[in-house]
Amino acid sequence: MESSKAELIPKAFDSKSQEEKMYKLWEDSGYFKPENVKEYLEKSNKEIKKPFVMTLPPPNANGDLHMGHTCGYSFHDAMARFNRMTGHPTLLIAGKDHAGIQTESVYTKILRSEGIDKWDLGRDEFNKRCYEFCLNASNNARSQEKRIGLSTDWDREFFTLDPRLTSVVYDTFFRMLNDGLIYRDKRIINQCPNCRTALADIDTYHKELPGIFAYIVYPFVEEEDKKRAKDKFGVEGITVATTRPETMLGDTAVAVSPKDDRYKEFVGKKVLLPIANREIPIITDDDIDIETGTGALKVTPAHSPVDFEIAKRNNLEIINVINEEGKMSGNIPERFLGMDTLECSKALVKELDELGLFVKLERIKHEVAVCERCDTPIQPIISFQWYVNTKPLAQKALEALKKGDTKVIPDGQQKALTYFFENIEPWCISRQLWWGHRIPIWYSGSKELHDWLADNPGKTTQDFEKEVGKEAHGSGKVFASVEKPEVDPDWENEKNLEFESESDVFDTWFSSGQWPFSTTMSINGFDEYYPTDVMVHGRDILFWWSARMMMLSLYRTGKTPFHTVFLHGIINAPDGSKMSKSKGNTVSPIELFDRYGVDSLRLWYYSDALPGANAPLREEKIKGNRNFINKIWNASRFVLMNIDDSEILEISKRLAEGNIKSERVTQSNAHIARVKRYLGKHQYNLGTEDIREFFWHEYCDKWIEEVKGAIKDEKVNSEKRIELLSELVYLLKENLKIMHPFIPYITESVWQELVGLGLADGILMIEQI
RNA sequence: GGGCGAUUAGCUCAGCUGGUUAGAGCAUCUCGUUUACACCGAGAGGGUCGGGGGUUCGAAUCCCUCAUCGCCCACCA
Repeated sequence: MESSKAELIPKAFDSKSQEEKMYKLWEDSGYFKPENVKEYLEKSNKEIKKPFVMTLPPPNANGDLHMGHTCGYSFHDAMARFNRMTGHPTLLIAGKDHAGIQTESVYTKILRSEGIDKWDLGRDEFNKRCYEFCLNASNNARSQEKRIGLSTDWDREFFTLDPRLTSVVYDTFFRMLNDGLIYRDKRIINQCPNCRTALADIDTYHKELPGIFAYIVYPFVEEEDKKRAKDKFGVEGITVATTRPETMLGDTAVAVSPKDDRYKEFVGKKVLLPIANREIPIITDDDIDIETGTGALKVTPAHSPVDFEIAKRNNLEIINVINEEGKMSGNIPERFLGMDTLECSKALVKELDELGLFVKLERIKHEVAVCERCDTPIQPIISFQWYVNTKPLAQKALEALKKGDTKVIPDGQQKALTYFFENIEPWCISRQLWWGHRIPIWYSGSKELHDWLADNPGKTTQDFEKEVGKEAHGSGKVFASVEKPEVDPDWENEKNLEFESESDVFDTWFSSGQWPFSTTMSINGFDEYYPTDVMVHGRDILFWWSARMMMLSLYRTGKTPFHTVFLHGIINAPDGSKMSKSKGNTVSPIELFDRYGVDSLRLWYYSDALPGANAPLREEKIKGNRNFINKIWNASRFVLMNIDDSEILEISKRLAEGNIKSERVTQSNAHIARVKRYLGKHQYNLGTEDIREFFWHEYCDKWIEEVKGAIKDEKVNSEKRIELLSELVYLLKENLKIMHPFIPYITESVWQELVGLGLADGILMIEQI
């Protein structure tokens, strides 16, 4: 073999340095922008198809990417690159999420480590600093997104609290309010007494804790009832069982099952709630289980979700006895005021025992909802919240699914989504946090006044002043606007008019649910880029996110935001269990990148993290993929090494003529067409299997070996050598193209080696297949 | 309690609308180090496709049923 420039190519593929070089090449080329792709297609006389657009799930601004993020991005990028290479000006819009409670909690801790208390700082200052913190911290996540090869237009990246997005989000809110789709209503929320905030269900988890089950007698009011009860139950009242005795101070009924014969004769009678000394009725409710406890449930509407529902059905009074800090409060005997709930529970048990109304105490273990951040048991308390009436929105979404305007992969999840829309509940969109989009609402007078009036229908501001003992500085009406309103037509005394701003922020999903249109509305070309094409994320957030995006987008734009929802599999720990920080079994994708190269991990995602699957991490497989990547490198290197420098001109001439035909070319074309079909149908696993099988076992093991034998004794520049080597290079180039959407780094690296030798031009990323 | 899914080689999984000896990767075993790659090559072993019924000329593939597992939602006085 003659000496050749190609012999200088290193023996093994050095993934890390190539990744850096290739990403820079792509970014500098400008082809992450659809406008430039369009221009390229125009100039090279290629067909320009409609734009391909995806908005990407924004990761936390302040964190590292985990295996799930990089999994999703691998699929995003494969889709993007495939579409870019098939005539679609392609736009990926990335973002960073402000992530509500998570960031607030992280940043609060950082402040504390600097000796700063967030309450001292105040809301505005906290938010200002936290915003800065997020912008700085996003660099980390962004560099990791770049590492995986994500071909995103970084000039169009968004932070979810970007003012441009905020104005779209607010606008949606105003429209919905106008259309009567948003309203204020009372409900039970999860209060964390430690974090002093309300938590969404998703921010809590259930933990088995030791607890008590206390049996307490509520004596009847009428002597006659007492006597009958004494005969029947041995006590002069009805016995209830509870895990939380302290809540009895807020009881407003005792409920039994309508099918429960034991209590039938007492339904409608009254008992005297001990200690609080309030008369409360015995009622029936279908939700009561005869078997549990005594079959008689003490109903505390303000501090139990089930009881709250019962109260609503039966028009019961709702009495708050626990405040936001988990302390006893409200209209209760003074000696209990300010007590901790546990303390109060013990005090009550003691007093009840002295009154002879305490039957027994069982020690039990039970599941308690606790705060995900601090493990404090949550306190259900009642409060006013902002709601979206989701029913009509879900109806539209259902129609879109039915018509096929949006399709979910895998199929089974589409059924689940349909079921979700059919049984949708009102959506609570207010959160008691600082960090997020503040709800653009102003209360004339005060929030307290507004809620008091809502709570007391028919009463007036004068009644409020009299009964609450505070001055009213407005009508109590609500004004929707970003800026503080100037006047209230319903309030004559302009001088003492005051407005209180809503302190709550939106549920993160209310703003991220507008992601596909809030982002595309904030860049030039909304009409061109919306609706987007595919939404990719893990199936764990299907209801939280895609469902909301469908509803809000249909409402706001009249169009479904994407035609396909692609749900990739969930990456688990090697033993099949869920990865979680608390279990300490997480694996960093960045480490795997370093060890095996990005392409190797991408391939693993395509073959294992299929829609509908759970994929336990298999490092051996990633290693196997690394071997394949290296195989591509070496096969390419071998082909190039076999070409003498003096032959390059002739070979490149033949490549340019473009009429290389052979049985191998025919086979290769058939293979490429097949892989294109797989990519078109989102069958990445089959595509992956096919490129591996074909390149390794056909191109390398057979064709290269055949050609090797055939040219062994041929002289440099002989027709046979030129013909066979041209064919080999041609096949290599065609296969690099079809493999590029899956494994961009190795393929572009080889392509650039070809460019260096004069056997190819430009950038593989933009080649058309 | 409601919903969705899974059960195929030692492991992780493919197998489209039912049709030739059921596939891949990794692992295992044998052989091979002549200048692309040992992150290699040639070859081999390994599965009564969870159990039981049914439809069919024919079923891993469709239907019923049982068992086991997973995920999501709701709830737990």
